[in-house]
Amino acid sequence: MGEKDTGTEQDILGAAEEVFIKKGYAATKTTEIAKLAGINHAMLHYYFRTKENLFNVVFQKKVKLMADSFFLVAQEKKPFLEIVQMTVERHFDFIRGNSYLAIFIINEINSNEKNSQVWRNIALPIFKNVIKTIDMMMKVEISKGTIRNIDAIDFILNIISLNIFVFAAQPILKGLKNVSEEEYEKFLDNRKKENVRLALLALQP
Amino acid sequence: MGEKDTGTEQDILGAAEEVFIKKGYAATKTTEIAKLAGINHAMLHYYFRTKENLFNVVFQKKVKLMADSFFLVAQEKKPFLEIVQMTVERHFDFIRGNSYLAIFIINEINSNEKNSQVWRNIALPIFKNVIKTIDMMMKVEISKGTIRNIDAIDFILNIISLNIFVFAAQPILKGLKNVSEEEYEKFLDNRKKENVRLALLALQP
DNA sequence: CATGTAATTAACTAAATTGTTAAACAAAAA
DNA sequence: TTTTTGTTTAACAATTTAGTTAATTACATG
Repeated sequence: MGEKDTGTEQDILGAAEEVFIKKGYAATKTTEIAKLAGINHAMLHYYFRTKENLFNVVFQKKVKLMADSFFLVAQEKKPFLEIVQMTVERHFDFIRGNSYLAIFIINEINSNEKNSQVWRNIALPIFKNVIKTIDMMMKVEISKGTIRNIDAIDFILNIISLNIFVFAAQPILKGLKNVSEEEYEKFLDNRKKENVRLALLALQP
Repeated sequence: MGEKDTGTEQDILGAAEEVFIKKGYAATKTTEIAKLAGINHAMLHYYFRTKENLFNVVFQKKVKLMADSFFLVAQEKKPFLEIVQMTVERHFDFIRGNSYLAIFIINEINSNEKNSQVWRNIALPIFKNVIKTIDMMMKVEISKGTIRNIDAIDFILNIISLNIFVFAAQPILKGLKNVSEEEYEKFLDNRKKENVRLALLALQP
């Protein structure tokens, strides 16, 4: 044990992540990964045996990353509405920094039952836990009358929907707004505020 | 002129829509389309010459459908907030009836610049027009003080985000809720109401 | 019915793509 | 140094897939 990953293995993985996430499984050619990693393409098979194998390594890693990205905050001892704000903002920032990730995962889950299974095994437990935590916090607030009686899943779904879609539809939006990179970033900043606002509004009694 | 489409041509198109939308361009094999259409696969090339050609026909048709799905309502002479409600509901119903469509289009746009171009040519003009109409109506309401000063694009983006994501993430949600088909449909009905509510809330002064 | 045109089929080609293998090479252990 | 083990390479094999073609059938028109 303790075998540290070789340089080449990491190179392959890094390149695979990049190409798979950008193009999806079907459109990705192993030769392209090899080329990007700067290695002979036999090496790819030497380390990972098959394309599917390599994909699974990448996919599982990314599913975990995605699942963890949500609601790490829930622990902190702050007022609930402040926690909500922080959570939305952090999630938004994460998606912003990984703008291809969400659509990649959603797409692979939609187009392959095996990937759905991977999601269920890795992400679902994490998510269920998150929902449980949020749900408990919400129940307290509801009983205090500070927020309205809304289902935790619906609440979380609002946030994820609003945060992810801006980036999933990025090419569309850029075509629509047709502004400079700088101004587009400002639009995103504003979008983050909007999403926080809406998430909080949705809780109003 | 006036050549009505032959039966086979329609069969191919129908099958192509089904497979392309479900699997995306790269994962689709022309042989599968031919098989589903119940024809010799040479016919596919006879009528459409290339896979790309066939895809473009499908894609353009669907992009137009998607673009038109939004805000056909804007004409009617009703109070603004009622128009908003109807619009959100109709859009939700459309997405519900075409649940693979949105993610298909988003994905193809993200993974191919040519498809981005198609979107720009077909959907953008329609969308810009819709935004203009909404924007005008909103400006009137804003001056009356009935809604807050919010950008039309942001407002529309809220609606589309909320409506589309539930269906894009359908396999995830079904795994999460893990209820009967019937109960899941009820969840969606409730979701529609929630989205209307949120869209209206976002407008509150 | 004859003749020309369009639709259909089966067999084929060319290229791409995943995966294998045997041999060369490098590095560490004996 | 020799041996052993793991890494890398180039060449190859097998399969899949888009696209073609030439021959056949169906169909309409004179």
